[in-house]
Amino acid sequence: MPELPEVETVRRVLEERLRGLRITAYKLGQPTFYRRPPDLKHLIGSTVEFVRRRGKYLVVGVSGRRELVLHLGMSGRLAFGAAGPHLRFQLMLQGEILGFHDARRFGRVGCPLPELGPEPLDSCFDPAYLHKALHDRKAPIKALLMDQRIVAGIGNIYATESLFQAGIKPRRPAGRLSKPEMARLVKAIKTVLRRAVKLGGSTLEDAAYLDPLGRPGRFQKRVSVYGRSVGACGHALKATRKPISGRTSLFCPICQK
DNA sequence: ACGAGTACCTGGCAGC
DNA sequence: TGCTGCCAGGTACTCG
Repeated sequence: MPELPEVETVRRVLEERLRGLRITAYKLGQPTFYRRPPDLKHLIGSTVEFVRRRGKYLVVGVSGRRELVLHLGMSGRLAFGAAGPHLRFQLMLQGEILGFHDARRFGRVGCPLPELGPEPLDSCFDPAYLHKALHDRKAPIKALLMDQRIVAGIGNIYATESLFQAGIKPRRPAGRLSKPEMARLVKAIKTVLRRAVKLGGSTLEDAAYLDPLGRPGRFQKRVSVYGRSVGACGHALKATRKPISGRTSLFCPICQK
């Protein structure tokens, strides 16, 4: 389940490895993967100039101001070389092949970049912004943290961790958070994400996230709540009875108010 | 406009 | 042992 820290880790590897290489061809896998098979002919012959990240999206910028947008979905994985299971897409470059593997097929290649909220690690994502975005909303805070139009790049793992860190129950109506709580939440999100980026993201037991060089993340060892039965606080964790945004949610009934 | 719910998809695992 | 069925979740969709 790649979220911001995992995608950022992938971005760094790709930029290092692909920058300056010319795209020579591409190959689409089974058509069932694509809602509409993307036409990427215009990329052929251009050179990779940078790889940027926007939320959970990867954007490969090539010469001539063209771009290739990728989304890893929840099981998508990029790897060098054409070998591997569930190969959906291949990008051939000078002396390099980038393969997109995706068992669950939630990933996207060549899609448009949608409208997204601010990057959580940008300075414009601050308590004033969050207050403005949430003060009139009644949905659970966790659902809105995972809403990519409010803030980009946060999914179940990092929403869960951030809310624990900030001491806020995931079901709380977003608009009822106090200003100090919003400030705490912003701080928690930034702290959790920075730390996760530093550790190369999270590789959970079932969802085998690996970077394009096959390396796992190390943040899972530092997780406080997600996937645990006892929190970092030492208390037994609880799962919300009803899912939030269709997702199960773990929290500490003592530390989170 | 908002909030809730569901479809998409398949590997892995619990339970029988 | 082998089967069934449920769960995981990012995004896009529908419905009220």
